[in-house]
Amino acid sequence: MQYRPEEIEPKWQKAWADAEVARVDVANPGGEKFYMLNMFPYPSGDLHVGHGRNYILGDALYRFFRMQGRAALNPMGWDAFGLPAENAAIKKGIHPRESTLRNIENMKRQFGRWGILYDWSKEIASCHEGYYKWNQWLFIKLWERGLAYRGKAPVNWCPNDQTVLANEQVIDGRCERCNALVEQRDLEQWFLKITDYADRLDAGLDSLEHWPEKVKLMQRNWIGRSLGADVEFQCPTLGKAIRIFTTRPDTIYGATFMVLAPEHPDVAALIADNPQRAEIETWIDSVRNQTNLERQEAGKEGRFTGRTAINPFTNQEIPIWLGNFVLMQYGTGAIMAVPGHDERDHEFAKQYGLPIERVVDGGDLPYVDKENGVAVNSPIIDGLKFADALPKIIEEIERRGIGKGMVRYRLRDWLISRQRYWGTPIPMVYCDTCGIVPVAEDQLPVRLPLDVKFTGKRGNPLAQHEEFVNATCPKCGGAARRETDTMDTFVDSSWYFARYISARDDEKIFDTELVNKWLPVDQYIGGIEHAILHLLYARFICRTLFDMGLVNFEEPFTRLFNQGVITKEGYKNADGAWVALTDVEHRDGVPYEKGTSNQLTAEVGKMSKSRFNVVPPDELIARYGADTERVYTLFIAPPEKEAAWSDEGVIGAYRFLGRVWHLAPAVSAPHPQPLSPQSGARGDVIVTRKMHQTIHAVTQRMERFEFNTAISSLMELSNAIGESPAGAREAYIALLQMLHPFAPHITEELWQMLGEPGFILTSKWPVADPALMQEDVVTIAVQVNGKLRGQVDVANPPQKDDAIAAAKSNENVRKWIEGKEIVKEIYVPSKLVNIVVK
RNA sequence: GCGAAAGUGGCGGAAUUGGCAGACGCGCUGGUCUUAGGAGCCAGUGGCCCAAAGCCAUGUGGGUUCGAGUCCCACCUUUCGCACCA
Repeated sequence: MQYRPEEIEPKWQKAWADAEVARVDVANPGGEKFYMLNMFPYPSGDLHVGHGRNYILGDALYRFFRMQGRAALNPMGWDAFGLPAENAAIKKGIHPRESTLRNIENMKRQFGRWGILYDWSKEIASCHEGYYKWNQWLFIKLWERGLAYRGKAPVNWCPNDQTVLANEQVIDGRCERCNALVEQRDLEQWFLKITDYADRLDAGLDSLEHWPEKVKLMQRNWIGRSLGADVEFQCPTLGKAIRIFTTRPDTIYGATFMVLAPEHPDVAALIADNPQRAEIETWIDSVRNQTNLERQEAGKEGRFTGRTAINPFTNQEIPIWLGNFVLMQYGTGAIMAVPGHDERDHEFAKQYGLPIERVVDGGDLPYVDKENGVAVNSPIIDGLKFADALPKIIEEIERRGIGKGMVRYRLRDWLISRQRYWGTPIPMVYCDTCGIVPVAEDQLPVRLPLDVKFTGKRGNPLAQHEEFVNATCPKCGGAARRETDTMDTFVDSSWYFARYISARDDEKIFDTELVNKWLPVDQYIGGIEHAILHLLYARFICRTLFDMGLVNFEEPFTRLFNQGVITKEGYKNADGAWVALTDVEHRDGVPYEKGTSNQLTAEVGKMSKSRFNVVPPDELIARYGADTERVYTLFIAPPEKEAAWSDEGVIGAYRFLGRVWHLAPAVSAPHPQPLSPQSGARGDVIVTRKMHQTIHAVTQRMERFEFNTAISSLMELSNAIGESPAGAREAYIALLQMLHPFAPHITEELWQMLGEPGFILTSKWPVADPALMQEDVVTIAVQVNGKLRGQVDVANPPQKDDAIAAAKSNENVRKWIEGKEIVKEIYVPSKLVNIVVK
């Protein structure tokens, strides 16, 4: 009988759906609680095999845990708001809501074809008012606690998407989504005060034992905690002090000048009487309009203000400069420059001929060996190393009342307003008498109107919607204007994992008791691209929920697993443009643009539509079935690593499943047990032993996410059964059960064909018997002076003396030890004998 | 520049604590079945050598050890993250 996945797969997909096998009663789950989570996907409309890795991996784990009586909850929802749907509306005239809902339907269909089981009774979509209502409610709670504010700040503006972006969404000075160069603009925007939580977010990383070190490190760098001191330098001509931040207050004796950011608030007063004032102001303006990237490319530039400050430790007058390398957003926007011991200050000092003093010994100018360097000729910290000098100098700064020890963070507040339509409306109104007022709770949600025009012209379509904009003030009842900014979609995804537990609750954001029971999420699966965006925001919002008493945990995700991307070659023409695969033909193995002599270059990269290197799952499933894709996707490489898709490689997985399929009638047939010609052992005994060994190995490998080697173990077991199928029914059934997480359809079908009861999915994962794993005979490697010279078979469990005696009697080994003095005999139990001779 | 991870056949990758390097699969070669094969099945497949024996092989060079892909030191390469953060 032929293996026909196209007949088997839809049948079981329907059976699982009809039986609602994935559905979980959150109030009364039964079994051990286990909460699994895939990332909240944006409904882009079409999944490809590159996406498959994330979801197939999650489904395999879900089925494995479930067969072990562990897995319980595996929900899926949609991060449904966002720019792409709105941009499509402008381009194609389809309403974002319509295209989003259609995309969701298609992706659900595709998940189904992969055989992925989600508990759809808990499905959520952020564009649904039943969801975004609570987004708005949460925003108001944050506002009430002083964690949401409207403020003017230099912000990132994407000219292409016509909206502002959070710092986290700017990659190398470009928009994360559309790659346009981001501009700096001073705008009034809504922010969430994530900086209030910087210390807790940093400290909490230590408790995340089961997170990849890489992600923790990225978050640590992004938060950018540094310990140092704020110090005030008096400026007599200004009649006030200027405050600086430094991590090296121990080098303050070497501070020979001061540099302020061009945007520093004291700059105007400092240059008021400067004869070059006009030129300096022009320069400040030009710097102000540059992005950080452009500033860096321009090199170090500065202007002397004409004023001086007093170094409080040397009492020297030091010049105050302005510098393009000093950032207003970090610290106090002013630094003390120590060109003797800071590379950057050194460069600036040399460029402008400023004095350079050396106050620490250790390393070449300007480098300092922080561990071993000692302060010299510095009264308070003379001869001390950095670790001892730092607390001492801070103590002195505090004693003199000119500053204090300070911890500063690189993290800045989270800019969440977007001047776009397709998002959660920020639930605030502007009243001429009462100011900024939140919408009353019983008036939520502030509905996103559907009847707007997508012109693509400047400005948010919501601002043109009079009915939406005109509101009454919740406080005084007078006429007011509604906020037309919508929220960053990362707000939607910062708490969604808790909503699954109360997906249909209209009364509250979620049921605290149930959420405390199920969360934190036991296992989260997603890509590395969320390392400092979603995962940092979610940790922040979780802490605010904790502070509100809504949850009893501060970290939302206990275990995090980052799967690697799947790559494939794409083809570029001479202009560097990607060429569609249908326009590529190979001649003598060289790629050309079809019908032309234009040679193309192949480049391997992440699967994406723009590179034309995606593999659509529908085609693949039609040819080999979803089980083949699932097995291949997990077999290809360790799941955390990047993996290159190979169209030829898929055939291996297909052959394997075909072999498993064709074994079924053979194992069922009753036969006398043949003897294995090699060892004299009975074939069924060998297969049973292999079965127990495989159960042991596969179970362990599943726990460790080593799916590629788990599958190779299953291939070995299948080969062993193929050698001796008679009487191998028990081993075959164990093989099917262990294969089920990877190839759920074919294993359900074979399970049924063998007459086993119920779903294989709900059967119990096999358990290995260690006694039955033991081999009768072990092969021991024999080395002479560490070089392999032979192998001997010894009865299991082997005795040391027997093994060594057998080793010495081996003909080839004898050749190497004959006539030599045996210095040492090393025995590694059941593995190896090493005879050391002279 | 700083930080992290990784370099193993033609390719993807195996190798619990230092103990037979190359499991499993792709590809390739030969065979078999077939009207046919881009299907299936069987065998072989790190290099040198016809083969055995042997020698050489885990980025490079050292070291520790009876024994190193694995540990230590230096270097090279690649990938990723951060990048004037005071």
